Amino acid sequence: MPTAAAVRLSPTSYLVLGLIGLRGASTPYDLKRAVSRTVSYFWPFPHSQLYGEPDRLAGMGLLSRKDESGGRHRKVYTLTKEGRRALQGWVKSPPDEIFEMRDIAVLQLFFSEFMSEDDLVALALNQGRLYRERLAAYQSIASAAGETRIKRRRMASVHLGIRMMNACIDFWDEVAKNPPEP
Amino acid sequence: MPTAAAVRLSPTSYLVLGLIGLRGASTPYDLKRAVSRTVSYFWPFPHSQLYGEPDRLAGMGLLSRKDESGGRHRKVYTLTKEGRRALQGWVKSPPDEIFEMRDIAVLQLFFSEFMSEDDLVALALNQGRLYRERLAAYQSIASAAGETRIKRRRMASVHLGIRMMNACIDFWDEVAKNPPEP
DNA sequence: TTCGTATGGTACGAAACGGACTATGTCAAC
DNA sequence: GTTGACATAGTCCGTTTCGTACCATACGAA
Repeated sequence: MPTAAAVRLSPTSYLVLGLIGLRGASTPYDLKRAVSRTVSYFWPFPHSQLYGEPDRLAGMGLLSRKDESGGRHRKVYTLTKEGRRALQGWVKSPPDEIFEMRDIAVLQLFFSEFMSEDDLVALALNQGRLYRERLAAYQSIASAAGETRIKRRRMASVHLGIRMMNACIDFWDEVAKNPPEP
Repeated sequence: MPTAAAVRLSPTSYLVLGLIGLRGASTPYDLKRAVSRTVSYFWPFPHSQLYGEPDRLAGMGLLSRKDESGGRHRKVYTLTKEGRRALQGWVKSPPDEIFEMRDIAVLQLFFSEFMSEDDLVALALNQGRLYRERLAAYQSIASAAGETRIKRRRMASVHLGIRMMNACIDFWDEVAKNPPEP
């Protein structure tokens, strides 16, 4: 059996380990739904990877797999002791980089010398709307969490999301209100 | 000659058109340096693409190419009339999505139930440091721009960067000061 | 003439993407 | 108990991106 150290794990690998760690025994489909509600906001990737990746991790001894006996015979994965150790090792090593972002609207803003002021205002207003929608979504997650007993640490990321949305709303509102001259 | 409309252009394609539009005639290497100083902050991608992409765009008639006669015989690209039109069409269509981000530290925060409080504080302090460094870089760009006569629109994105850095600094400082219980 | 270094460019296997497509179970109605 | 509709669950595969190690060229200094 290849050891965990022999192969470089990607962030997505740790994401899978982490989610299974938090949720307990999970099928790929469980992960797919959990991802779309949670981590996809700060680590997006295609769901098709959630079908291959667990088997790779199982091959490395980080997950154990057993198949459901009835129904769809889905594959159910659980963290092994080594898997938990790998996960704990990873969370203890702070990354030496900040987030990476891709923002088409800012790209257009950077090239806004090729558009009219009206177009720039339209862009800004539209971004404002989109960020407000997302902010509302985050706020409803946060307030729903207040009622149920969701773990505080797991919720912390939502508060970062809220701050970021507010920063973006302020910025784009300012652009709309007072568009920079070319 | 295939028309521009026949092929779907990626954001990276528009980025190349846009940079050449702003800078005028450019070689791939010029673009590589310009990218690393500017747009890579909000649209990162490997520099190797800057060698293939211009030829693709030239094939579509959006760029014109001529080779330097002496020295390295580098390829020099200029925006054609069609290229400028494609760029202008693109900047006028506001995206219907907000930025996409990938943040390893937030991933670790989300899984922070697997770490001690000390480790969480260490993570937060480290992020705070990194964000402050980046903030300083953005501020020096902004203040350098105040002196030289850099276009206001081109600079606007830096101010968003500054707001984002501040939001992140505030968040991580708060985590460090008052780490959430598990 | 060579050497060192910054400049400039290439190549290519490995991952990631993404979205269309297929299959499976469940439950309600007949 | 058979049908059909719908939500669930999973697969497939061609296309793009990635990333980074490596190669090549110019040019000034010694």
